[in-house]
Amino acid sequence: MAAQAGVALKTVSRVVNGEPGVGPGTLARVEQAIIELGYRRNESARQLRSGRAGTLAMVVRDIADPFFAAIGRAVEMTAHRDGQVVMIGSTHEDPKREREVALAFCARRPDALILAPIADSQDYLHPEVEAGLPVVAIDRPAHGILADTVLSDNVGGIRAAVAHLVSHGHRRIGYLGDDQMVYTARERVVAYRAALAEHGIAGDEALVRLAAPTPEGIAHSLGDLLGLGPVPGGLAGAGPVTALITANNRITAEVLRQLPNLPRRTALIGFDDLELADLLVPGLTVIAQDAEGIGRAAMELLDTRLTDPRLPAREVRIPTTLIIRGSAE
Amino acid sequence: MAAQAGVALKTVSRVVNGEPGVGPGTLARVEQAIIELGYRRNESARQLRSGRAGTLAMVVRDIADPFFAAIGRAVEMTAHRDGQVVMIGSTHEDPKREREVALAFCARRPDALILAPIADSQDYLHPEVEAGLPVVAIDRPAHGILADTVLSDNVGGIRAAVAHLVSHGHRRIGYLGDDQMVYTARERVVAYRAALAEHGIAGDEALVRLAAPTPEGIAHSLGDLLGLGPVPGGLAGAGPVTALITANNRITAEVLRQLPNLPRRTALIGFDDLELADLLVPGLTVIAQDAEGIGRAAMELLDTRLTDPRLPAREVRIPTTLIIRGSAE
DNA sequence: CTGTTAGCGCGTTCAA
DNA sequence: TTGAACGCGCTAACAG
Repeated sequence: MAAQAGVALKTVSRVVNGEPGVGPGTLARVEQAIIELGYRRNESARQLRSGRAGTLAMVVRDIADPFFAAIGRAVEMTAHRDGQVVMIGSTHEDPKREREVALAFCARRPDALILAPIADSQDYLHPEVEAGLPVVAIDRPAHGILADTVLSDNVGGIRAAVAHLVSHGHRRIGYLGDDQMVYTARERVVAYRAALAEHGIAGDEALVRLAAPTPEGIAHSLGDLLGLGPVPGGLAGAGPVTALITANNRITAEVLRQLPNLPRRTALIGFDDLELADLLVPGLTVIAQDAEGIGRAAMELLDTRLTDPRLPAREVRIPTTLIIRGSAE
Repeated sequence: MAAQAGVALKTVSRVVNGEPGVGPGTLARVEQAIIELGYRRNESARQLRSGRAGTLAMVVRDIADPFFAAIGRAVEMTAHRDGQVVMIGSTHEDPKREREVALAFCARRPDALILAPIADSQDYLHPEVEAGLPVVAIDRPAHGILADTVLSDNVGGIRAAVAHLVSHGHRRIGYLGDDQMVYTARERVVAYRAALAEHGIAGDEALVRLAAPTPEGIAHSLGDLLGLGPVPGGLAGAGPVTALITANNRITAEVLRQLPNLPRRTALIGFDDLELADLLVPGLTVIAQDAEGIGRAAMELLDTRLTDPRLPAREVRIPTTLIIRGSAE
């Protein structure tokens, strides 16, 4: 310890923390010693003693997914401004891994946890929440614990997409959605059905495909909806769809890869923006989520909860934007 | 403390760590108490005592940049396997911020630091390195400290790109590079000149533009190189380029946005792969970096250094891949 | 203005 | 098989 350099322990602490009450002579001596010994305060020890961590934990599906990477970026920006650092980890859609990663983070006693839930329940976090850990769920709600929630306005996004297609004369609008285990997938397909009804279009479940996006599955669905290949029934009378909504970026990307091989030009709107989407011909019209807004909203919820830890669970919806680029005319 | 539930302090420690030497009766009682009280071991306190952190720090230009996000993903996968968590932060190309973020991480005493340098020197890390912190520089070398380094094979990538263009008959190959302050930008343009020479093509510096990528700057450069607009001199005699190499993804994206507005079809190869690059028409031929390989190599360097901390500084080059999609015929 | 004492939650050492 | 004491590096609460 730098106390070797003249003075006593606590004085070093004072200098390091910029506390008042240190004589100019001692201050200079201590600073000198700090430089010479390359002293750096140990934040872990400080945390152990003082209680505050200066650390935020964030668990998402995949830190390389552009959506979550953008949320992480916004969170890190705010955290850095407040002098906090961010621990981040991926679940890779594995409930067991969500639990492992979240608990590994909690063992470091972060100030808060931001979590994109994938497991059915987050009750494994009960002791932590009970002990005062603020949790914010993003993208999907958490279950089994008290947590604030930040979600995209899935309903508004789908409504805008359907309205746009209808205004361009489309009435047979197909829908490729994800596995209904996924919360957002459920919200979105419900919104699709409701939006059709709003425009007086009778829903035709033969136009709706809901499954985890595999290339084969999507090829099959596209063949059906566009009226190619062997039609298993249902579409024969009404004819193929003229427009398609793809309910997340994985589905959209796969459809884009397969569409050029298909004869008919079909209108397309994807949920989630994609890099270079404006450079496709025609440009891809998308429902864009506001990742930065989600990240910032999460930080704001944490901020207010810091002020009053006994707040009830709150839910924030972040607006989506329909970006019109031409693929849905 | 769970010692309330029958036994004494140390026994709890033994149970939590799975150490032998606990009677079955006490073990059951302690486990019961652990569940009831929701006890979780405090990893920070453990670290303070034992020295090992179980934490990795990673500082990159931007965690939302697909290249660094993919590296982070690979790092996090390996770290999780080894029971470590990852702190991550962005420099946003600000040397001051690099220093702030890196030192904030170091204050938490991580087991290692992975850093994409942006400042001219990392000598601010001298005390940490002296104290035994292993540092791995990625994307660019570090300066002023001992650090292992993982770099992409920029030279090989550019050579392959030039060879591909030459084999398709191109001899007037333009080059849009980044600001020469950037290490990779310097390596790449040198490789471009060398590759041309290998093919017996006299370099023409009028075909080379090196500047931070702004839309205006790139529009200006494109106008020059493609023989449009007012030619300030130099190109008049030799005519426009027939092919273009764009030296990073930001330049590539901006060129792609502007190219459709230009009359001539120009061959194009970009450094860095882009999402949806295969869906453009024609598909974009790129020099792809192996982000996952970079992340894994960094972790391997750390692993070996853990075994022998007194290793000299090592440098690893990760191969790049020319992905041919049609834009460079 | 400066120093002393105590203890954050844990693991290590040694004794019971 | 179990426990008491000590210290990791730091800060809070008091002295001097």
